[in-house]
Amino acid sequence: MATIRDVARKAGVSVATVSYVINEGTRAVAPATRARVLQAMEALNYHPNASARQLAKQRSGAIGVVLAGLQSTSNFADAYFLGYIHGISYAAELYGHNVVLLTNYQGADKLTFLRQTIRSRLVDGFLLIGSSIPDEVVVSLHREKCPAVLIARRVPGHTVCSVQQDYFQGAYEATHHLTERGYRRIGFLGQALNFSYALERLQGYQKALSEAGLPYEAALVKIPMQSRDDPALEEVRALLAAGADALITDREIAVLNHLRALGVQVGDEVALVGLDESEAAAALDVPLTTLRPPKFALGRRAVEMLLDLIEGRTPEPLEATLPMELIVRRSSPPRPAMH
Amino acid sequence: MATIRDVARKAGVSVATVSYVINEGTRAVAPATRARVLQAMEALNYHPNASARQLAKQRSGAIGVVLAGLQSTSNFADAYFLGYIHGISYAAELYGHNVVLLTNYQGADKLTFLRQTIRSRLVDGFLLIGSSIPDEVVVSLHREKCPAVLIARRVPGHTVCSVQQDYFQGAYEATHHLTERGYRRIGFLGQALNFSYALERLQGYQKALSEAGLPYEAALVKIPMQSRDDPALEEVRALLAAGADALITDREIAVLNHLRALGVQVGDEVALVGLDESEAAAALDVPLTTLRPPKFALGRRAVEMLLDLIEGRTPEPLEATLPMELIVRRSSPPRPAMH
DNA sequence: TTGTACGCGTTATCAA
DNA sequence: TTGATAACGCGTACAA
Repeated sequence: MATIRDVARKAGVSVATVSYVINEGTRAVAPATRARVLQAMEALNYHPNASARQLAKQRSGAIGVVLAGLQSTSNFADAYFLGYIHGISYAAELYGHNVVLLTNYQGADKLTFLRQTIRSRLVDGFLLIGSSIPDEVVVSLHREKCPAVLIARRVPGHTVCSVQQDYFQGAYEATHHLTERGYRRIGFLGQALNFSYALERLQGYQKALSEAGLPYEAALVKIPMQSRDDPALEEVRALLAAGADALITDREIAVLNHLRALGVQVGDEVALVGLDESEAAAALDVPLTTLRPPKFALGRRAVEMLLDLIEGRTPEPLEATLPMELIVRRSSPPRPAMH
Repeated sequence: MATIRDVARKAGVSVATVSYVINEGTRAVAPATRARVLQAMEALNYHPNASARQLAKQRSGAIGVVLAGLQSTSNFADAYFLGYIHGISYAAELYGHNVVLLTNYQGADKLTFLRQTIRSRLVDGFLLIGSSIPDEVVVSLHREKCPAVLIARRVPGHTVCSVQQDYFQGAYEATHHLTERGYRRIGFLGQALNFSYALERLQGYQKALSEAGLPYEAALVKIPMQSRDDPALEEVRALLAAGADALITDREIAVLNHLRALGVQVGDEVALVGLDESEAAAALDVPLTTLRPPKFALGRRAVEMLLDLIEGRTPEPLEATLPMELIVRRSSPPRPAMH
């Protein structure tokens, strides 16, 4: 394999000059010299050795993507993180970086694993997707000035670089959409408020209600005291009994099934809007109106922030929030004039 | 940052000795020396520089995963390749390699892009998922002895390393499942035979029929002359008219919709088995019996074959085929005794 | 059993 | 504008 020295010899210049030709802009090179060098590179089919460049630069030029369920397999089953990866790989290429997938199936201690990865300069920084890296680990990395950006997550009490969808705006849009379409009794099935996004959603819902001049009715809101997976059938039944003509929930599939089990025609009798776009939402026999998280944009933004950190700049803002988009489908038609 | 020299100095040995301690097994090191070295590494919080290792080894220790729609976005929308990635990342970690995502959104010439990537030693070899890299490019790489393994694909007329699901066995299992459950008139909706898998599926179907003592009836088989996306409603209607009590197809969602449009109760009146597991198959209101491609296993096997190639071994066999698994769901119940 | 020296590309320095 | 050189950090063939 041809080396930079071979090229230099062939072009009759020094290795430095060849290097400055390769790395345009570092030092001016006379056009004639430059042409000779390029020609020599071509003739020798020369390609700079990536490892040598990384070594000399003290940079790997790579971004490490740490997948949520580091050692579990579950995250590969549902593809929630694919959209992020798309944005990440797109932006990484745009800015001349590579993307390395970091897994830890072996289950090594997470902090040790990440520290080792960054210290060995395998990657220049991390993108942490999802929630499987404990807060303490994130905080430790942050303290050690390890470049890292959290995706779809924050660490309460610490200002760690992160990108996140706008839960407040999303719930607001969803609710607003329903009030605009004539719904008056909008039920809300939320999560326990120990996660910040649960509260933000509730507040978005409240704001849209009050803007529409609708009262906030406790009977129309179901929020569990403790985190749970899906809402219970009973909760849905109670909302219907309270006269709900529409439901908003982040567990749209489960609620849809509950509604079916209760014999309710979704869309015709009761509108349903999902806050947490499940991939299947569009393919169901009643396509669901849902929020779409801006995953591509989040991934892209996360890369930009990470590159800022890597280059020693401070991203602005440190915690980025991007708006969600409401995808209107058949589960929330304009409300018939009377019921 | 501590270097290998610092460690050597601290431990009172040469850098070579430190290196041989790090790379266990390369050369024997006296236990006492070894202990001193390890202690020095610990004390200095030393981590070998990945780039320097790669450079010295003339190996990147990384596998490049070339995603199908290199510059399109579509592949990120449907997650068909995620299962492969899972198997790939699992096996890569197992064998001490990294996974680099290779995209080419910018749309550089594919062959140039791949050649450059391999020659720069950014990765030691490629895994090519899906079909967006043209056959000629694959053949060129193969001729240039570039380590590469095709996933879910072959190049007709050339023996390029590849892994693939067993379409024949899959269609056989699917058909056999139906004959065993008492179905006698099994309709087959296939693809144009210019793709090898289309023929293999048809043959699997035929074998299962003949094993069950059922005749092959042309009226029960719909194969278009030219490739098309989804089967037409008319094709489904014709199969029903021919008395089909079950349907087998690789476009299960489309056929399901057609059956619905024709007012047929899937499962109760006509069984439906899919050959090309769509992610949604399980979530539908009539969960579909489908084949599950062994994506994890294929990804893993592909890595093993690629590492063989990288190490100069010859994978055996060069074209690997892994069995599919039939997931029985509600769309193919045991057939009622009479119709 | 251990040490020495070389190779890779970038970049800073000094000289021409 | 260009050249010469050294350092960066590791693995490993070869010498001792």
